[in-house]
Amino acid sequence: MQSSTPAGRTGRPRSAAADTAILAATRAALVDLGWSKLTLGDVATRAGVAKTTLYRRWAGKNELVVDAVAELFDELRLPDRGSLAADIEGVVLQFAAILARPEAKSGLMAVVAESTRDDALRERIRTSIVERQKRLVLEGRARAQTRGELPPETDPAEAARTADLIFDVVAGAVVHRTLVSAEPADGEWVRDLTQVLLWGLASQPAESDGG
Amino acid sequence: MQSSTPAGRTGRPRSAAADTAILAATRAALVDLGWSKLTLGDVATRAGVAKTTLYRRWAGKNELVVDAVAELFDELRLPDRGSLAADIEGVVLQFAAILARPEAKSGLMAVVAESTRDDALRERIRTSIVERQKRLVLEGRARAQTRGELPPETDPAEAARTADLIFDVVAGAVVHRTLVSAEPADGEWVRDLTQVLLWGLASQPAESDGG
DNA sequence: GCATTACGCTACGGGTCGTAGCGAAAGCAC
DNA sequence: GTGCTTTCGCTACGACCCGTAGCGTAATGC
Repeated sequence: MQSSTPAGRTGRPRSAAADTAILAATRAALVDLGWSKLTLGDVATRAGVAKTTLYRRWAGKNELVVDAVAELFDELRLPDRGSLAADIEGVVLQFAAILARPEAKSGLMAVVAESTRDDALRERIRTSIVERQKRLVLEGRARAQTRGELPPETDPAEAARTADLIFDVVAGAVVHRTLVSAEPADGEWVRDLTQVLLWGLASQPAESDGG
Repeated sequence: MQSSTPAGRTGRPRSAAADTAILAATRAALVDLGWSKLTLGDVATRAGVAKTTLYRRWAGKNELVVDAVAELFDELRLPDRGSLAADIEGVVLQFAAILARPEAKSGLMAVVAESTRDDALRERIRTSIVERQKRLVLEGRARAQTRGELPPETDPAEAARTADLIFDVVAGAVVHRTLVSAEPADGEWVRDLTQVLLWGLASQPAESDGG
């Protein structure tokens, strides 16, 4: 979020209900209008607040949509399904379900596009959206190591590199499938993706044998 | 493109130079301003044409940027490097190099985001950008089959599904790495990605052993 | 009550949109 | 050359959205 009433503060506190209403109104506007036709005046009207109130809390459309979309990913969990394969399939299906929602589709890629020219925005996206997803990768690996499905890490740097790779592959594949190919990331597809991933990870860390 | 002087046509022909200038100006504006601050009036000025001329050829910002970005992918080739691994690494590095350019970064994801609410736009993106990339996957597989690196296809439907999966994984991973993680898809990363892919593809088509 | 901060509302200059209308330019048919 | 057709550059226009300033009011802590 952006402003949680600074504890030891005098004066009228900010309405927490307003934040909730604004973010919900933003998602509703994304569904109805999409990114480009979404206007802050319209969001304010939908939320039942004055336009000035909205501007006092968010710097602009980009920041507002990031926060509105970020809430969608709060529900992401890594349930223990007993095996690494099942864990991966479970979390990927959750991720796919979120991305299938129109407010996520139209909002997420738009702010990512804008973030290529705005470092502060990219950092905001990273901390409030991307980092939460990435954590699931690390948790999943740790759990698999506990189960004995994956060997313990030897080189920390190389382990981090692998985690980054896996994250980009999984998240990127689901996003591309959903938004570019415009086809559902359903159970069958996720099963295929998981299999490619697990087999691919079974390969030793390369390091040599170059082309 | 959008309009190539319809052969048997009377009247003053459209200036082909104007098309070129407009698309180049669009890319330049993407670099300088990004997607959201790009205005058609500014593009027209940069291209040295009247704003009305631009509107006579493109319906709006979305279509214009799609065409401008699509030209960036014209240079994508699949050079024969002798092995499937080398071929993959080569084409992925090309793809990464294009995505590293600021006009591609800011333009591509923006139109993809818009395409989630505009079927005609998605179709335009598909035919002029995505399909060209996908063809490389099919060519690469065919070449590997000729070399004997991959077995010939048995089930055509399953072969198509695998190609779609590979395409989403590769393109999605590179896009995610470049735009979301905001780190370069350099030689080392591409080597790791390729190894995961090749090992993953070595797995039999599943169908059983389900979670 | 008093200071302080948030809120709703109105109004504003500035910018972009997409289009209409006009005269001039560049082709083709004859 | 004379017409016909289409494109081009230019200007002007109403409509919309932006982001902010100003003001009076509401809600909290002291």
